[in-house]
Amino acid sequence: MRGVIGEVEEKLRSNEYKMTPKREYVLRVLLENKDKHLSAEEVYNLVKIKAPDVGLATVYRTLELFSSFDIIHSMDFGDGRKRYEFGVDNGDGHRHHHLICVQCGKIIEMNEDLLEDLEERVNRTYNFTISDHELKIFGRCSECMPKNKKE
Amino acid sequence: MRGVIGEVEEKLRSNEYKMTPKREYVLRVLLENKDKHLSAEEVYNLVKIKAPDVGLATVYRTLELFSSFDIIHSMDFGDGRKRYEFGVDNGDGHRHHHLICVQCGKIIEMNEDLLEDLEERVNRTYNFTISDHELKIFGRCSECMPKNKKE
DNA sequence: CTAGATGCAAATCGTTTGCACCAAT
DNA sequence: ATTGGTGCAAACGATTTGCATCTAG
Repeated sequence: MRGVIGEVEEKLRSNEYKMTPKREYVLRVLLENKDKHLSAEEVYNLVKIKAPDVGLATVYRTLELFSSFDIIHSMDFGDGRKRYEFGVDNGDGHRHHHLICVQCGKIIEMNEDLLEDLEERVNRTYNFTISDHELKIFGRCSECMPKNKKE
Repeated sequence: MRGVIGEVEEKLRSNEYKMTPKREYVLRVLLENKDKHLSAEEVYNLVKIKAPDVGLATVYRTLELFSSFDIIHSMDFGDGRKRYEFGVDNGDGHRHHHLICVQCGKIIEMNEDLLEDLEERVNRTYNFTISDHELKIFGRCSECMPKNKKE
């Protein structure tokens, strides 16, 4: 994990940006919560535990900075605020799909890529060069949809 | 097209809501712009041409009302505002996928459903009961991606 | 020293809400 | 009359920005 921070630092440095302590805290929070999808305010609150003097604006600016370098990825699940995740760009586009439970709000991440043939088809049919995609699937998770309950 | 308005009126009426002139203008604007994805403010501006005394709040309230009856569908393309389209719910979930050109901002609509087998798989693998899904594909449209230009 | 980084508060922007008034049953 | 519909302005919540200060190279 330490390596990741170094990589990010290098990425910033090579573009005249600094890896400051505050920025490192933001990054750590994102790294330690890879599975979650934190909002700016949630990141802010977690960073404040370690750096109580941090400002919300700094968190926003840092998230924006990281986003612009594709270090993290922002998304929205329709709740009016952006959410961030440490983004694994594997080179040929982002591959994170989310199952969003409309009942309990849980978000399940599906990391497998299931859209390859679809991309092919879109490319050909619409002459559209895909760089990324985002798939949100709404429904009910297993806990919210008991076997014996229909809807 | 006149029939659609009647249908909507009926849908509202059967739930104790009225199809008022203002609401009809909002609906008409959406109908006349099926291919576009208008924001609340854009709808407002178009409605104002016919009904200059309309208020923005009414437009928001009407859009919310129509959404709650699945007459229209709201979505967001990451530009910080909700966008609305006259929604064709074919009964087994919504099927609108969008190709979003990251260069010119054009939004191409794909109405075919390409995700049926994916849904099957998700249902089985994650025990997740799908009610809807939303797929956004980012990239460059044919006009913004000349054959001889690589990226 | 100089430019970027930061905190704070004010500003912004899309959207929502409270309230008084209007319209239709 | 009663209930829902509407305009206006104020309220809101997430995000951004202006500015003075701080800090690292």
